[in-house]
Amino acid sequence: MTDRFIPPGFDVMKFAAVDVRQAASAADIVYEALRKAIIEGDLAEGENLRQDQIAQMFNISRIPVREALSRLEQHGLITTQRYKGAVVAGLSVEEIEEIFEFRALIEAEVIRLAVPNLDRQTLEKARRYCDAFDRETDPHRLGEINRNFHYSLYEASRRPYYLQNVRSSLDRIDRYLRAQLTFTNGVPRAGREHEAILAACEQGDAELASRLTRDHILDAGRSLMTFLREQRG
Amino acid sequence: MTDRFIPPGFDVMKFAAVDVRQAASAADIVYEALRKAIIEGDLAEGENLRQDQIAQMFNISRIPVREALSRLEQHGLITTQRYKGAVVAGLSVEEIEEIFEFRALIEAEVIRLAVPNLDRQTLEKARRYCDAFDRETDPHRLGEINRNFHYSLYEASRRPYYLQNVRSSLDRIDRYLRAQLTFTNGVPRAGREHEAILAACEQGDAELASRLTRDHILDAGRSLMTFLREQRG
DNA sequence: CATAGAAAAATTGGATCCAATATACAATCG
DNA sequence: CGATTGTATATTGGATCCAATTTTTCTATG
Repeated sequence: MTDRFIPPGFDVMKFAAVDVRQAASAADIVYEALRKAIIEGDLAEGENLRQDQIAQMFNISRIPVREALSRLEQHGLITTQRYKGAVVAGLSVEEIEEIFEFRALIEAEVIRLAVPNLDRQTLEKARRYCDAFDRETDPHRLGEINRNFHYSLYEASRRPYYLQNVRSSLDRIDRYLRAQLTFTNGVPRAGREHEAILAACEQGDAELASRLTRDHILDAGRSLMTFLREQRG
Repeated sequence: MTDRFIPPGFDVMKFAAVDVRQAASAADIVYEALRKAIIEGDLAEGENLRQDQIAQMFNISRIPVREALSRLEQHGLITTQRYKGAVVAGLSVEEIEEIFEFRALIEAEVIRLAVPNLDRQTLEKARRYCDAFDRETDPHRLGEINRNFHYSLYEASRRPYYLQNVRSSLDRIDRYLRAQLTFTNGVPRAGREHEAILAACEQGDAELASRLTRDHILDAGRSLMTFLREQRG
């Protein structure tokens, strides 16, 4: 493998560490890179994604780029029109509200299923993420730590299909959450809510953890709505 | 458009009716055809999907076939291994159980959200599907009518993201449901449960409709489990 | 100068060809 | 005779080229 797959700002080694069993295809690499760029908000909504331009960034042909774009479309991160190309998907306020509603439903269920399976090690890991969240200021890392905190608990549910849907729905709205964290200061509140969720988990109270998770997501959704409404006018 | 895109058993017009705004690409057509074949059980789990073979069936090159396969993999309908090819995904009993649990959760919520929006026209349409289900004997058409019955009610929820997830999760297990309907006779029971759900909707009782939908899905899941356990040994 | 229409450029969708890898099978060695 | 290695074949991943379509630019005309 030469350096031809390494565009500026993409950490190949990080990806390789995720899946050592088999080398990633070019399409995999492009997919992961674009997904990351979209959910972190580095690619603004509505931005054109030209196949040729992306191919040149990675020093590959358009074939794997098209495959990556096709996958991104399936996940709702971009929209494409025949012969016109792909743009980063923009979500209406109604669509964002619906996704928060959906997340509240399934993540509340996932945490309920997870609590009985939580062991000390997992709780300690979650505690570290929870503390790190309070100390962090960089919005990208905040988003990452937020994910890790919730996922570390959710994984104990042993429900891979649920988790896949959690990830997919969070992917769609993550950039809006991060934008909000950058401009407003919702971090202290989110931190307190994380603290309460973790406490409920430590006490083995599945119903409480579930209710708090639900409220945590709906709170974040509501404050994002007010932020977006004034931002969009 | 010549007839070169029409393999035996694929209804192009049905697809065209779905999206008249723009002609379907070859990849779209292959994707829909394979999706249909998998969810209806015409392609058995574990079956190899050779790119070249599929391309010849449609008289196209392998490029759009690969795009279709990539999309199918994103939806969990096939699994692929680099340089080894794709096979129709098989689900373990645990995976099937998890998907039924997931469906029960979100479909119960969807029907709860739908009930307040149901109008007479929609209820009449659902009634027709409900009656047609009882009279039908062909398992493929039963599967189709079952979908239509539930969807006709769900659509009133006005939650496109929920509905997308309903469809995606049902896609994964539909072939097992249809196999069960073919071999056992769960139709009368399912018919009675549809009747009860529809009655609750007609009375505007969202909570009851939600509870009945949840039970309907969990019942179907349980009876499928016992069927699969004895079938698989 | 504004605008309709045509030509040119840009862009995507698809076909064909080549490279990389896996599988099947025969030849070889213990 | 069984295991192993080498070779041929099959199959997938990717590059390059061509066709279809859209977008842009240029030009003629009022």
